[in-house]
Amino acid sequence: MELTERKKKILRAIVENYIQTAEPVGSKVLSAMPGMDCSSATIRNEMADLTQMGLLEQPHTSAGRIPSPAGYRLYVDELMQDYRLSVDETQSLNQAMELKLQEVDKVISQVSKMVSKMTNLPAMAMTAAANAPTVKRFDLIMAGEGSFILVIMTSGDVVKNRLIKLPLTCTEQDLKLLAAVLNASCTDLTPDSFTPELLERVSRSAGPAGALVPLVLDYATHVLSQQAKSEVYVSGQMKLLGQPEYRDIDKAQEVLSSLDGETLSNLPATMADIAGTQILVGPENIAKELKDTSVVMTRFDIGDGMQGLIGVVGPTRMDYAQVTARLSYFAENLGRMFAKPELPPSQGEE
Amino acid sequence: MELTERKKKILRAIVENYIQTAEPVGSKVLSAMPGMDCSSATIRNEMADLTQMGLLEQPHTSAGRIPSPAGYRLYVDELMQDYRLSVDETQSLNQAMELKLQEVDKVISQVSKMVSKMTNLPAMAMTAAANAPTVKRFDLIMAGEGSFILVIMTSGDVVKNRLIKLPLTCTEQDLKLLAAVLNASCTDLTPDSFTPELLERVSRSAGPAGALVPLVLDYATHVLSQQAKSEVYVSGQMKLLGQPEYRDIDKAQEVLSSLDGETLSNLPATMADIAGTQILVGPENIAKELKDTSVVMTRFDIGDGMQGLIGVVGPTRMDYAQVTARLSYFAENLGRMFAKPELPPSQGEE
DNA sequence: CTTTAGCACTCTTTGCTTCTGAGTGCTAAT
DNA sequence: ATTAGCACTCAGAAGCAAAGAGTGCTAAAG
Repeated sequence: MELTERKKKILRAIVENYIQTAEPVGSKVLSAMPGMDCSSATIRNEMADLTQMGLLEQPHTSAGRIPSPAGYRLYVDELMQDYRLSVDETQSLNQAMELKLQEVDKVISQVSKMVSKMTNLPAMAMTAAANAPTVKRFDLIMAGEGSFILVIMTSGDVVKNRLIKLPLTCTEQDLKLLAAVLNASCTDLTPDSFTPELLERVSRSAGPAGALVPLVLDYATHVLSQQAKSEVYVSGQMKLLGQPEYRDIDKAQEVLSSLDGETLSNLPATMADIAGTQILVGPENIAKELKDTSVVMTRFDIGDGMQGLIGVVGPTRMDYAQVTARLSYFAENLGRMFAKPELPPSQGEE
Repeated sequence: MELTERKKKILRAIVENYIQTAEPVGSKVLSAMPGMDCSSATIRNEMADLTQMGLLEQPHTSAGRIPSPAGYRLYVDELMQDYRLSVDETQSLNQAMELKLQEVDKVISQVSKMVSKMTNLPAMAMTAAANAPTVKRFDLIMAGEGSFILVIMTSGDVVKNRLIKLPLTCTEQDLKLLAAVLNASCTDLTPDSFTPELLERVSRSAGPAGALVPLVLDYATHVLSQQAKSEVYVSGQMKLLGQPEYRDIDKAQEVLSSLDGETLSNLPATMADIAGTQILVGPENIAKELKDTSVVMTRFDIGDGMQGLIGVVGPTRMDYAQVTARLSYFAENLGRMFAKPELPPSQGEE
């Protein structure tokens, strides 16, 4: 059967109406719509065709039609019209984006909160390093009271530090020597290269402070692995309850349970594949628990080979156009923000 | 009317049964309980008395009794028996507590997740500084590529850093001088003492690197204010939905909405007053939205004048004994953990 | 004087039936 | 090809009776 223009028009109308009302759409309301120049009977015939083509379904015989997943797919791919952000919206988005100078982690968690707020749906945000991070530079600062500060700068220009108590007495000179040795031998290495042999070699050549080497490399390993690990933040889970399809708590819980870290942590794997915004409708989804929901996500680049992902989860019947527009805007600006940071030049983090 | 031993016994039985079943308790089941050596009729009489005394209530005439808020209060204060953690429980708590060396912030957020998991209820965790933090020490490290790392150690021995691009050329000597000046004039001061005059005086005496002073103090202010601000983490909101009293989504949402930062941020104010574990039953609660719920919270000390608070939110009918025991155990160990950190001596954070 | 058995009464819950209305599919006329 | 008309279906609301749980009170028993 052919998908005529009129059929498309009807499908679009059904999808959009259903998105708004969450109620099955009947032939009568459709025929009453402006621009629909035919009777309800004609529309019924068309709807029967669309149902046969697998684009619509009927909850039960005496109800109107709702879009099937395939129907949504078609709508999203071909029928959906771009949603234009209003001035008000861009303004409040901009306002929300005024993130203070903060650690990447915090920015990400805040972003997930903001996205959730803007879309009124549960949102997730995460980052992942594209290539394994390494240490770019070690610094050891004497801090009095028998302790020193270990400062590590990673390949992503992220700086982390830690106050460590000295297990032995040690002069500033000793620390300087150790730092020099570390910078010579342990930079640009992934954690798995920190072999016991390396460790011993370094400690020997580092003089009195050599005993600190394990502590230092331990922390380095910790920092690097944290850096590599993408942390996932999920916010606004409760927003899901506002959606009529999740008035049933069990359903909501099922969906939300799959958002608890586990499932999402293997998302970054797919991340590289995503170009721009991706919309997963119902059964196409990541996890089987999400088969009745949709996920919309957008990638953005942080620079330094890092990528980020923001997305929302909602009923299949969500306003894709609007959500997509907002996510893209967000992602774009985040990318820009990370690319050329605020003027009093700063980069990396604490 | 007098509160006889038997009345107490009955009240306790009712509370505990109701905690388990979430159903009103009738005279018949009570009389059938082991240790109840009287008929259902007698119990009915006693229950009528307890109701009159305001310790019990009846959802409707033909239902059993449930404890009133006052009844809970009495139970919590006098009747509740300590819940002893089983070996299994302490073990899994210990296991959960094996927090990796991490920032205070992250520990706190993780703690809230753990508490929620252990109690199966929404949990919150937060910290607050008892006295205004100050900078204890500045360090400036040349980092090549025309940038330097600013390292700040605060009064709480927390170390924060930030990579800053140099807006001008500047030698390592210049930075050293600047650090010396800053350490001489700007330590032990709260951010509000960073007046324009101070700023100017310092920049003048700091030689070539004087132009960096605003950047440095800006960041210091940021760090200190972040330190002073207590961040609240709430986890496991969805857990509330597992409780039968919140099957009604609107109710759940109402309660959870009051957990979104705002309400909780003025909790720290009361924090000082809390000794050990505090149980707020229904109407005694912090926010009016919580009038049908209970909050249990425990304070712990982090050292350096910092305090933390962990707590859970749940139905008035929650297992106070168990929750209290778990919270206390948690708090105790957290306190210990912060007091004398892991052996390879470390303290403070990144 | 306290306890208990017995009983009438109340009120929620549950299951059932009926009714209503929205929406369909089909047929016949335009 | 479109449309009007009509019989048919089915979910949801409304109404109702029966069941069951639990109470309060009274009167007898310890």
